Amino acid sequence: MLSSEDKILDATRRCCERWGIERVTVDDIASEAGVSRATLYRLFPGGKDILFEALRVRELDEFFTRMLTEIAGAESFEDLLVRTIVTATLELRADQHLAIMLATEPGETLGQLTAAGVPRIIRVATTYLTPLVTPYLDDRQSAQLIDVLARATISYFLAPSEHFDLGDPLSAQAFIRPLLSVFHPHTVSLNNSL
Amino acid sequence: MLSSEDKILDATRRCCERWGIERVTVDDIASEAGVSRATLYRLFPGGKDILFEALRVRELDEFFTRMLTEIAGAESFEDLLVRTIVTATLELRADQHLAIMLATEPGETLGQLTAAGVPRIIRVATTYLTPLVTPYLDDRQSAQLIDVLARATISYFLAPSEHFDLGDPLSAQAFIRPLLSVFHPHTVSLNNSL
DNA sequence: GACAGTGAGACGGTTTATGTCTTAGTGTCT
DNA sequence: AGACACTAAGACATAAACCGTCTCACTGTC
Repeated sequence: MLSSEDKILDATRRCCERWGIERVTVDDIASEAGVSRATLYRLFPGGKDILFEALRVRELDEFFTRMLTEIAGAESFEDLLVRTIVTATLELRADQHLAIMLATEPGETLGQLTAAGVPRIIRVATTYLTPLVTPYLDDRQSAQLIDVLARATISYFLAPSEHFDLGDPLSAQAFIRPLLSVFHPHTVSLNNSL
Repeated sequence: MLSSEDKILDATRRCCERWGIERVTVDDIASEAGVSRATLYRLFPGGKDILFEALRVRELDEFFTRMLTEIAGAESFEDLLVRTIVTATLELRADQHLAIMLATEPGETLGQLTAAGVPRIIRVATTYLTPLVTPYLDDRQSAQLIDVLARATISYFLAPSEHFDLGDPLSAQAFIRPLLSVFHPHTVSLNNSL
């Protein structure tokens, strides 16, 4: 049995796919969730804005949770980074909800991926990924690297390049190599052959 | 250069694909059409309802106009009927707008295809097709036949059967044969072998 | 029986949409 | 030039929808 919170957030997702972010009303979401308006406001005081905010937080958490299971077995620093951006890229490409929102509400969705939403994305990415990176880098370097990789992954997802395909491990490796020498020069100092 | 009417109806179609029939506003349609609200109300007095009504009329007209060119060269009564239902079926299947509306507004769209909208469909179908059928049947029989075929075409489009594929000429022929003996017994009286 | 969680729905305030109307601008025809 | 048809822009009052809050009654649990 799903919690009321989850039922409401699921309904929010379905509704904004169906009617668009501006067009959706709280009543739509409540009845789609099979929940009264009173309950919705009790669980998410503030209405629509807080609701979308909570939805974005949840989806971001789910995104990185799924990702962690995929990149768990990394055998080296390079392997870890490659798996990270490949997995993230493939997951972005497979995201049905994201595809719909990009098609129907490009403005808002792009904003969440490239401008307004970026700080949150970086923050959550840092929270989830730092523990995996700290064996190789200090905290400051970890944060910088995750920042760069997150932005790159998003950019290459939104606007594929003819030079790199970050969904392909080999291409991702070629992309990662030169970064490695910057962030972790001790182990791969002379390998930056792009 | 499109007339303002056509620009508005085109905009109506795009808007109700995007936002759904209930959610669309007259302002949306007017600005999508690049036309002022005043103009819209002058050309379509009554607002949204009249607009959708006019759109349905136009699409139905276009549907049968396109169809007439396809079934023009029929060489026999049977050939005419087969071409009619095959062409109609293929056209329905290829209709992007219809597919979107069926996916996003199934209630309203199905209503237009099966209940509320059927009388109009039958009426328009009769208007367009009767001239082609009258060489073979009297008016009353023509109307009855068109009524039956229209309903059958819609039903087999919405719910494909394992016995007939009305998009396939041979299968459509097998479907038509027994009807022929009912409606036009003079020429094919002993051919009703299903 | 206390209690937490919920559905139904009333309420006042605000926003949005509607349909009508006026005004001013544009291009065409005579 | 002047009459004409058509239009965009937007003001306006009315109507509808939505919002956020609140109360009350119901249900299951401890």
